[in-house]
Amino acid sequence: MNEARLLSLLEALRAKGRVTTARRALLESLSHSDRHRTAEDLADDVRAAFPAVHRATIYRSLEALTEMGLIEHTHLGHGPAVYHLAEGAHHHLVCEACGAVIEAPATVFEDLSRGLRLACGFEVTSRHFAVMGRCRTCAELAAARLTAGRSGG
Amino acid sequence: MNEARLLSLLEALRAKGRVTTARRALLESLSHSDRHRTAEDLADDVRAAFPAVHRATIYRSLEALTEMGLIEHTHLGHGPAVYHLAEGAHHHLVCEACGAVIEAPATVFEDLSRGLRLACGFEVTSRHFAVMGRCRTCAELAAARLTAGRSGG
DNA sequence: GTAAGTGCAAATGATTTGCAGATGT
DNA sequence: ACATCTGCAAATCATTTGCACTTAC
Repeated sequence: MNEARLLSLLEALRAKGRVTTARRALLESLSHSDRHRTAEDLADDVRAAFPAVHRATIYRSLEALTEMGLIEHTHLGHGPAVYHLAEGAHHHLVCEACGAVIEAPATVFEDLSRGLRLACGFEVTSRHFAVMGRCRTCAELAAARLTAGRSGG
Repeated sequence: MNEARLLSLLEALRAKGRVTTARRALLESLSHSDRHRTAEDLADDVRAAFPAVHRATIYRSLEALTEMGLIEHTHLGHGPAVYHLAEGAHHHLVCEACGAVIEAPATVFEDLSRGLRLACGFEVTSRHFAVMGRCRTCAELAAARLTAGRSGG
């Protein structure tokens, strides 16, 4: 979805390590969708174009790209880790009712960071973390159900 | 560390399900230390007293106690999930330098919850989540190192 | 040419599951 | 008595590792 970004990522990759099929394909896959993808998703994606790429290589490449600062990952609740390009801080609101993953407004988390620094000297470094809860739709649904239950006895 | 709490937990357990050796031992272990324990830690602990209790039973019991609302768990970064008694909201600040797990002041997270509700209608339900960063000590150390590096050329 | 990267298969760590038998209420 | 729990072993899911071979630079 962003050819220019992909090119600059490849440039950064070349500056910090070797450009290989697996790494190029991973960056391409990650820059073509702004979803949060699991290693398995990415493996499928890469293998569609290059069937020879092994799952282990996916994991090793993801680790390498992470060390180079090109990508990042988060642990959303139980399942596998999700990866995405390192494009500045953003945080995940995970709806436990419908599974939606919402990008949270940055400002709210800036306040959190400032609050923690003031309160206990803790410096937040993770630029990605997940908060579980209910999205607006599911929250309203739950509220409606409660009301119905109350009137129904 | 809190016999009264343990008794009330067992009472709550009896009200919602069966009181078994594994469940009792788990609650006892969890109420005797306020650490965050992995399932494996707890298994060791329980098996010290009751060697016959199987690992699978630990997981099933933890799941059951969670459904009853008596305990909760969080995923701290990579490793296994950590469990603790459900004693009101508290959040984890994990220092990625020294591994310390700090209990965060509740107020900061109340602000976060309110902010998310106002900004996008998201209702935070998880009463436990982890934020990665650097504790005061490690943050100061890192700052000092930066300063030293600058003067050192 | 050479170190870095890869394929493969097998190991690991955490957690889950099917089923037959034991146990709490 | 009867559903609920448990023990066991094996399955599963996500990820890692050792080693010989290949490739990017």
